Amino acid sequence: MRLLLIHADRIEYEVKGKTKFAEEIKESAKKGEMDEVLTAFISIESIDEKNPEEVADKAIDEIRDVAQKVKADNVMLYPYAHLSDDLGSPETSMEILKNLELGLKEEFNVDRAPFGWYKSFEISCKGHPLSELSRRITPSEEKEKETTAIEAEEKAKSSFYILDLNGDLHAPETFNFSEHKNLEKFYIHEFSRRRTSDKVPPHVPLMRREEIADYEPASDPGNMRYYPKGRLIKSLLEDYVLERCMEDGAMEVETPIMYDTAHPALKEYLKRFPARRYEINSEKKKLFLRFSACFGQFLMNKDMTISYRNLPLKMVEMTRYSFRKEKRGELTGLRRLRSFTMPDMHTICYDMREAMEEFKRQYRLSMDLLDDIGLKKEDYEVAIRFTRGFYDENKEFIRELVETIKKPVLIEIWEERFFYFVLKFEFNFIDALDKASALSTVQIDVENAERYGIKFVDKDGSDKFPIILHCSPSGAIERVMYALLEKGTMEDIPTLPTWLSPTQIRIIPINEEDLDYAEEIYEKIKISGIRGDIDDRDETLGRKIRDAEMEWIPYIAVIGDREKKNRNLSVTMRKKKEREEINIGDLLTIIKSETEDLPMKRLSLPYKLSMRAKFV
RNA sequence: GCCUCGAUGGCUCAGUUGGCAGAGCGGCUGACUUGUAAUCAGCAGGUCGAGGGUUCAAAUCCCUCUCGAGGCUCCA
Repeated sequence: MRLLLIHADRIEYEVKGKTKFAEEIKESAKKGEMDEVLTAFISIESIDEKNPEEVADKAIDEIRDVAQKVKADNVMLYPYAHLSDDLGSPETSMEILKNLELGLKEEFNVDRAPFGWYKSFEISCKGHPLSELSRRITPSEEKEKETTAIEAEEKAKSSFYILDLNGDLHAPETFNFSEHKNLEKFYIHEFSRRRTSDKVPPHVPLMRREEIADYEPASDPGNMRYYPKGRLIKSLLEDYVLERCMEDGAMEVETPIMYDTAHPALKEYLKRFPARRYEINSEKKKLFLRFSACFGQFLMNKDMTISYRNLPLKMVEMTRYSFRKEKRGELTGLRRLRSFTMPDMHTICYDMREAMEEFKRQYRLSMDLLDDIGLKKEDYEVAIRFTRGFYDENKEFIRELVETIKKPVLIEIWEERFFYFVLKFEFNFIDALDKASALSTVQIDVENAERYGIKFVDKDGSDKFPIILHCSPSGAIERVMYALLEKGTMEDIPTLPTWLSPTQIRIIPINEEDLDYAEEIYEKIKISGIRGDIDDRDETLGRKIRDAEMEWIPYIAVIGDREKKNRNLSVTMRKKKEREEINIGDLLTIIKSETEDLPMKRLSLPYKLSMRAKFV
């Protein structure tokens, strides 16, 4: 509905003739006039047909609101088709107009000009700032779409338990959390889903100060910019996670980031994230941006010829990006974004038995991979969620998962399956403000093979539907960065794993004359593929050390006359919290052993600090 | 979407009762040549988010709008 609101000293009208939609009116309604009046010119549009009652209610609120502000006691409702080029049906329009009249009658003197007549009118607008306003009112868009997923979730009755190392299931209320503080925080986070904290998460100022990532005001909220250091860390993580998946047998693929909303196979799946899509209106199609690589890979799988001999069959994509239009207030720093980079791996399995084997394997893979990234099992809590039916048949299997992580886990049991999976786990990071967010996750999907028509040929030549695993072994890469930064803020001496440190060795010459030696050392570092840089700025030693410490640089090498003479370095080892006299060869060996088998990339900034511009 | 808070130099922020727009950091220039977490001095830098109103006078009070942050909810 389009509204044009005019606060007028006076309006008067007179009907001149019928259109073919004209409503029946009494002789007395053929003329009308009002003084000190808020006149609402109204066009009802086709989109309003979706929910005429809601539109009428909203319009009543709007008109009432304005009328109160301008202190008008009289309201003239004036049907006026010329505000829109996409009009609703006359029937709906009449219905809405009558509702408006009824709804406003209690508080105002209301007159309604007849619908469907040619009319002449005269109006004198007051001309103050609020005297002319236009408004557009539309029915809330996602009303229908949302229902399925949300109703399903509400219907899904679930109960929480703690499963300990002995395989005993405890009610959380009676479980002794004293040795498992983080698990308790996680449970509270999951169960109560309610905490208030008006603090900015510590990683937010940190990501800016360290020139890692930042908000980009010119984009949509939740779309970040990454500075060279941030891009380097992110890129290393992306490479690493992808490499581990491929090592585990996954084939890397690439799929489109946008899809047609009208595609039949996608329709149902879209309900998973109701009202959370970024939409793009192309000429004829209504496209949406992917929120994972599921569609892309499933559509590819559907067209493949897959034999039982090819199973388990894995595909992976580092989705840069996946998009979810989260509500504005849900977005926070790097924890929750609207565009994010997520590794998405799918495994096509012969049957449930094979799916469970793979599930276990990917559970271990996720643990192992987070460990290399610098997130130890003390840093996250495990949730395993499944249906009652699955548990009754697979108690031992669940117990093994607990044994693998060697600590109690949170269990959620659903009375019935309400979505596409029967079993999932997540590793949840607990941050400095006691908030939990999911990192790694694997789900066993029993529904999508059939929905997408993904089949394999079995030994006997018959087509079968496989079971499909969804796996994000690290979770979103940005979220991994958030976890690393948050973890740092909880420690006395925060560190990043050496392989992820933007600068691995900082060389600090004491005097200008030491620059030659600094360059010589730098060359050796560079040749060995390690990231080193030189603080050649005209600053005091104390200042240079401080800046290096604030950057969490794992090895800070000071060189002066002494070191030059002894051909060695005075190195502050951040992790060991001590200083050592060491020669460059030995230092490189130490760093190599720490970064073995992990991705290496060159320095992302000029190696001389005097050459570096400031980003923040 | 709802609630709360905010927007002043590149960054972080101060600005009293409405009365000449400030500081620290960063930048630039110069001095200093330093031994393990901030050397000193000088200079430059502002349409106080936008529009309107009140007033002799608005960063400050009022209205509208825009943008941002946190929370609720949700998730990778």
